[in-house]
Amino acid sequence: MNKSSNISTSVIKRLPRYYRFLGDLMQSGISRISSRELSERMGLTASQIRQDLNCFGGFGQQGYGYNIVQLHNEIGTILGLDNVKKVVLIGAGNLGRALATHMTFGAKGFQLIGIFDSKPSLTGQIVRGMPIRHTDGLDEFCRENLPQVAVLCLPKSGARDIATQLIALGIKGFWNFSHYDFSVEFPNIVVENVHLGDSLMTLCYNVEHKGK
Amino acid sequence: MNKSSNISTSVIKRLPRYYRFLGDLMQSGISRISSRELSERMGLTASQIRQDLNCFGGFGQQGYGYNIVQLHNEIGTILGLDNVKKVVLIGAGNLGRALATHMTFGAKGFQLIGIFDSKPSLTGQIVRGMPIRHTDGLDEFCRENLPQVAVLCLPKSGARDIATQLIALGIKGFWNFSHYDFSVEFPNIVVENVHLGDSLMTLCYNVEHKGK
DNA sequence: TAGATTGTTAATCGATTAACAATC
DNA sequence: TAGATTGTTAATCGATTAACAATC
Repeated sequence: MNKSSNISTSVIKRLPRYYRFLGDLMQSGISRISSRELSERMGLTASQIRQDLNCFGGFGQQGYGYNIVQLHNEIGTILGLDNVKKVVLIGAGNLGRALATHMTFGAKGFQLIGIFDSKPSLTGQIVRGMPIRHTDGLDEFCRENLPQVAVLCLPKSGARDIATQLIALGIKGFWNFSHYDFSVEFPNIVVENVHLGDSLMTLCYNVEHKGK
Repeated sequence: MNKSSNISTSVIKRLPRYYRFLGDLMQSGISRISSRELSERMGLTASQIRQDLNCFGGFGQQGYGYNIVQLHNEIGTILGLDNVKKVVLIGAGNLGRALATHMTFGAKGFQLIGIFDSKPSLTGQIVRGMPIRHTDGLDEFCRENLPQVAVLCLPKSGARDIATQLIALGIKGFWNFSHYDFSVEFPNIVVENVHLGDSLMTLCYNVEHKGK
C-alpha cells in the first residue's frame, strides 16, 4: 500500500472539486493559476490548496503557480479516473434508472456493464441501451464479467443480503444509496454513501436555524 | 438567533443518522438505550454521542440511558421536521423526475408544491400528480405560493440565473444537484450540495487506493 | 536581479476521545 | 444503597491557517 493510502479523507473529498474547477479553467483557455487566485475562485485559503496538493507531490513552480492542464491531469490520475472500473447497478426503480440514464460514469473512471432488479416485471426493459436483468442471474454475471463496483439503489431490507453476496463475488466498492449501513458488518469495505434523505434533513435544519 | 446557531456542522450532519437509527430502534420495540449500546450499533464512540446530544440539551438520565421515542422526537424537532417548508423543483430531466417521484419530502420537513422546466415540450406532463410548469411562470408562482426552498436539477449554465432569480423571490435554501457553486456569489445562502459526480470520483479514488 | 509564489514548518483552531464527578 | 450511565471538563488528536525560507 503506497504513501497515498494515509491521505486524510478531508483532502480526498476536495480533490473532485479541484478537478472540476481546473477543468472549467482549462476550457476557458487560461493556462496557469496561482494558489491565491484559485483560492479566491473556490472560496478556500491558498494555504489549504497548497497543503492539499503537496500531499501528492510538488505540482507547482515557485514564482509562477500551477500549470492548469498539467494539474488537472495529475489530479485525474490521483483519483484513478483513467483506470476504468466495471460497475453493476442493483435496483432499477426511479432512482436507479435516473442514475443509469443520467450519470456520465465514463468521465469518472467507471463503466456501467449491468443493471439488475429483483422484480420480474422489469426484466428485459431497456435502460441506457441495456436490458434490466433479474437478480437471480447476478452470480453468473459477476463471475463472467468481474465488476469491481456496485451501485445500490434498493430498499434497506434487500440491501444487506445483496451486499453480502456481492462482497463474496469480489466487489470492492459500493456507491450506496440505500439505508443499509456497512460500517458495522463490513468496516473495511470501501463505501461511498449517498443518503439523500439525510441530506434533505440537514438542509431542513439549516433553513430553520441559519436562514436569514 | 438562538444558541443552536453555533452548533458545528459535524454535529448537524450526524443528526439525521441518529434520527434514522432511533426510528429503526423504535420500530423494533426497544424503549431505552445507553450511549454505549447505541455507539456499538452505529460504529461511533459513546462519548461522541453524548457530546452531540448535549449540544441541544440533556435528553438522557443517569443510570438509565435515553428514552428512544422521546429522543427520536427531540431530534426531529431540532431538525425542524415538523415545520413544513414548501419546495419548488427546477429541472424535470431524469434526475429531477426521479427525485420528485422517489423522495418522501413529507417525512423530512418539506412539501413539494411545484415542478418547473424551461423546455416547452415538457410543460403539462404530469409528475407525482402535478403538471410540469414552464419556468416563465416561476415568478408568479413564487409570489403566490411563497416556497422557501428550491431543488436545483439543471445544468450549471442555467443554474446561476435561476438561483439569482429565486433568491430575489425569497427562497432561503437550496438543495443543489447542479455544478453551480453558490459559495462565492452567495456565501450566506443556505445550500446543501449533492454532487453525485464528485461522490463517484471519491469512490473511484478509494477503490483504487484503499481496496483490499 | 527583483518579484512572485511555491513547498514546508510552526501555530492555531476545532473536533474527537477519555476521564470522572454528579445523580438517577 | 450499589450499579449504571449520564453530563461535562480535560486531554488528545487532527485539520486548517499562518509564516517564511527556498527557488523559479
